[in-house]
Amino acid sequence: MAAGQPQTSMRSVERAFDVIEVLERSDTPLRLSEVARRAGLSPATTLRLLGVLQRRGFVVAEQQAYHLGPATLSIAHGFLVTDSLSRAATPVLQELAATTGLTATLHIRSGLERIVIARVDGADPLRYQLPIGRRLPLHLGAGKVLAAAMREDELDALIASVRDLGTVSGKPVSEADLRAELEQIRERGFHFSVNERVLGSSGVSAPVPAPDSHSMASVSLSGPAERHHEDEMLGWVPELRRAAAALGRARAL
Amino acid sequence: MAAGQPQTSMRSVERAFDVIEVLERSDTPLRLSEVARRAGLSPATTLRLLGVLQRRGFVVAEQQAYHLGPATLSIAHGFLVTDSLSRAATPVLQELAATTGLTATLHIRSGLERIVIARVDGADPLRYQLPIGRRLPLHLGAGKVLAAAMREDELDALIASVRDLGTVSGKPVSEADLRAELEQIRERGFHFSVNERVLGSSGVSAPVPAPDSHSMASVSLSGPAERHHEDEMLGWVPELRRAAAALGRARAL
DNA sequence: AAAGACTTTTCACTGTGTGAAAAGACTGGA
DNA sequence: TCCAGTCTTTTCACACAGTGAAAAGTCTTT
Repeated sequence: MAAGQPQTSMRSVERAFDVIEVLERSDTPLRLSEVARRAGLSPATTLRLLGVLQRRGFVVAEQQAYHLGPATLSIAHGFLVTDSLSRAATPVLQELAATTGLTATLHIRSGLERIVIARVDGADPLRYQLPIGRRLPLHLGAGKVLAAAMREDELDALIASVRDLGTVSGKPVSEADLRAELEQIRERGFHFSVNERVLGSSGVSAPVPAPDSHSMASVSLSGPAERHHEDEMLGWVPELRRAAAALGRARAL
Repeated sequence: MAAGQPQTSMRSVERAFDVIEVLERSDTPLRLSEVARRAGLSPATTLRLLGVLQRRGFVVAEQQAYHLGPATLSIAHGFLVTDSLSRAATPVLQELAATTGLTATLHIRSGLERIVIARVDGADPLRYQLPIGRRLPLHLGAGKVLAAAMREDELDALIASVRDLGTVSGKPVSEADLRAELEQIRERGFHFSVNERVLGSSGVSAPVPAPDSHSMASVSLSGPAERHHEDEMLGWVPELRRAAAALGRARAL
């Protein structure tokens, strides 16, 4: 099997991605010393790494500051055209959005986070910005159907990595609460949420069948909470399930 | 200045990106042995690199085959929200597309290629697929305004790297032809093309003012050649120039 | 004009990254 | 069913790639 986790660490490669991650998580360009500080590396090493990344187009240096470069778009494009799930997503999400009037989103788990893979806006676009590629938490909103599929040890790691499990509305959530809710999701096969990650937003999510929990995906419908109440949302669950099944089939090919 | 090119090579990091590039250029998932072959690496090394990339989410292993993973989308998102040019692009391109009815595209140079950064479709969408992130050549179509801004030695490298300078319509182009055309572009400040990179397509392109030729960008208008003739296209040059200037200003901030 | 902070280069050491080869899985053909 | 060939994964000993401290060179601020 191809999923082995070789212990050999490749320190320098690992560090290159630490640098990329630092730049990804910053919304402004960073100077060398700042990148070094945030990545926990020496300035000399950081400079060398940034040099390679720059020559490859993954980093651009403007004046005195570094930020991500256009080569990042190229590999994203490469992912979108190869990945069977992404390729199947657009029509399925479009139909969901059309029949429900809600925004349809596809997430995929990546490590202890989820990433927005595709999205089709409904009648009330929530859009602030094109969210494709955004990293979002697994313990809130649609993330929960992904968390529900995690192995025990992974879930432990997730909970350990999150400071506060509470929702954006201020409702506190204990570890036990979360575990109970995940159990419920496993039984029901979907999740309904209001004011969990985004204030004033509600949604339903269902898991997309996957070979392993690492590459778990989810489809969701969401919209403004005051206009779409729980009963309406729950009414869309069959539609959602159908879409999830369709995506699961597409993925298997 | 921050643009130094440290000689220290960082072989393993370089190789990691070789692997990524191999996966990017393949439209199907690849097996370990195939990745190793194309990247020119030993299977052992390739396996180790793929292991790191996989843990980071940049590579996904499905069954026996590797392809790019969702983390690629995340860093692309990071690029789009940080890069001043990308952020300024959407409204400018939208206006161009609206007033001309043509498709408006923004490219940026990356090494010896260009990458599609943003695009707004006109009345006759040429779209086959979302092209954002696509790597395209510098010696055809809109690429020429970028090539025209290159340093001599870079241009030499470009010409050396391209097997056949000819257009898609079969028209042969000598090195001298190309150099002459680039000189003309430098004088005129724009480029008109028909049947260069895409058969049946014509367009005009103008350079976006940039501090250095490495991060040169270009804006273009394009559409079906039989519906938009040379004189119409040339008529849009002032509009195009205005857009290019606006983008140049946005970039300076 | 001088101090301070940041970037870049240099250098000697050490542990990371390396590929060959062995061991272990698959795969398909007979 | 077994065997041969091909692919994946692990092991290992060696060499040199990657490292950070410190020096040298910049830019910035007062």
